[in-house]
Amino acid sequence: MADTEEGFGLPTTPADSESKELQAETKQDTQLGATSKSPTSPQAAFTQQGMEGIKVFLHERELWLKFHEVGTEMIITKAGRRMFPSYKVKVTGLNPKTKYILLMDIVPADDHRYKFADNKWSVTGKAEPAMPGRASSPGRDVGRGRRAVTPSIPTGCPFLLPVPQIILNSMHKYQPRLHIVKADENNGFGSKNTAFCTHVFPETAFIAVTSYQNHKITQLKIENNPFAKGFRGSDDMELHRMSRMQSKEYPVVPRSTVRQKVSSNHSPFSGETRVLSASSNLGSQYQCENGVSSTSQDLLPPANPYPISQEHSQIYHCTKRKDEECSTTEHPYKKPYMETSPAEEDPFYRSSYPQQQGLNTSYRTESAQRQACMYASSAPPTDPVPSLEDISCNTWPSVPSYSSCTVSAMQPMDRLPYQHFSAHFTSGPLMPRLSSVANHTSPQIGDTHSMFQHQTSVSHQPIVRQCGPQTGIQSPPSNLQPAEFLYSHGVPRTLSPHQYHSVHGVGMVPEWSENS
DNA sequence: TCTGGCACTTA
DNA sequence: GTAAGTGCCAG
Repeated sequence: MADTEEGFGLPTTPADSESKELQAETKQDTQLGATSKSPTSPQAAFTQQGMEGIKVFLHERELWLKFHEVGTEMIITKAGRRMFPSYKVKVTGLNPKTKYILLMDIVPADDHRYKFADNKWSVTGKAEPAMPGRASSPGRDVGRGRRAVTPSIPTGCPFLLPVPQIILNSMHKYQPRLHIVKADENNGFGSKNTAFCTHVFPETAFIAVTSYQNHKITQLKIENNPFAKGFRGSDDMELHRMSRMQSKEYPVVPRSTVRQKVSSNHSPFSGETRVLSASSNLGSQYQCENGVSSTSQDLLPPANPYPISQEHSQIYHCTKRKDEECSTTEHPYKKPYMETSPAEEDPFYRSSYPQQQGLNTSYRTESAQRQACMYASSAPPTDPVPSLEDISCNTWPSVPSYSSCTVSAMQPMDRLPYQHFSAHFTSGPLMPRLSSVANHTSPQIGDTHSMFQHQTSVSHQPIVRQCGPQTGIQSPPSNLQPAEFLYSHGVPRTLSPHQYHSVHGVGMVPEWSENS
């Protein structure tokens, strides 16, 4: 779904893109919610990689915040369900001469299973093991307790393959992430010193559910999702529902007869308390390679609807210039990540992420490892290419939902470029679980912006797609390569990495909206 | 909890 | 008119 907002207008030429962009950013930051301002790394190598100026903005952040404040829930079904709000980001600061791969994934936010009782979410036990590293076709692999969300297909993307899905567990919390991997000719993907950064928007975290638990979320969905328009205007159903929930305190009112709007303020749920809101660590946090992180309370909702503060601080492992130090106007202060990790400061965080303190070094849990594999994309069962189960994903580093921008020492790919690239991440101590992502190698960037919308819920994203000019790109550069679709493990061998304009989704099929 | 049919909507 | 995306709700 192409984004047509003027705010996403892009410079037409790389030469003046920077200056124009900077001006534009000033106007857009508030609207979009600047979340990442990649600093220039003190590491010369990284600076050479050209990742220092990358910024990522979450589109419709205000809406996300509304949901987040209440406690975002995403419906998951067998057939798959779109996410709402949609995950839409704008990336700026890309080097016009460099090709990038944008990936998106959804990872477990913690190791807990939740329940919704007494109008609040609370931990009810340990999370169930995630699916092994395998993607599924719609309706497949969605066994007991596991459902999927079907990623939406990019507008204009001639995606003829079954929509892949990411399998998620109901009543579990997840965190979408965005990864930007540099993949140009001089530094092909999978090669040594591959630069990448990961961006996490804490406000996009959600709990997967089979039916909405919090009526406030239902109302927000109805009010904001056009497809739910039919439920707007009258809260008869709400009354009906309330009457049921309140033991006939209200009469059961037929939907067709009730037209009186019920103010949310009068909702019996309006007075709900938010557990641990006071101790919530909702600050968006940057994590930089240079050991600097920043936290901004103002970036996030005032209260944490979830029982524990595992709202991952917005952590960015980015290499930035010292003078920027990962800071943005929305991240007024920063602190050394290693010195004051959320896990160390916040007991709830610690309880939520008991094993996250060893960031970048090891998996939190075995379950986390499985989940990492889970998010690694794999081809549909019928696809001849090997699945991730064949990959030593267990050796992947433990990378919670924080973002990272770094030059990771990745081993050159022995096999096909981009194929099984997740396996190569095993050697990169800082490489997140990139497999379950939608990636997108930017075309020859005449544009320094890249916008991608991810609309989906949960599902394995088994397909690596290459969305060319007709894949939802509004004003495709004339020099774009033709669109091609790639299996995550079956990349056409005739293509070199830098020829791609691909969407590798292991988790979601983002809708690309790339302005140029 | 979860499912499938339903009414309603957008595209 | 059709296909597909919504939440509702009885079971």
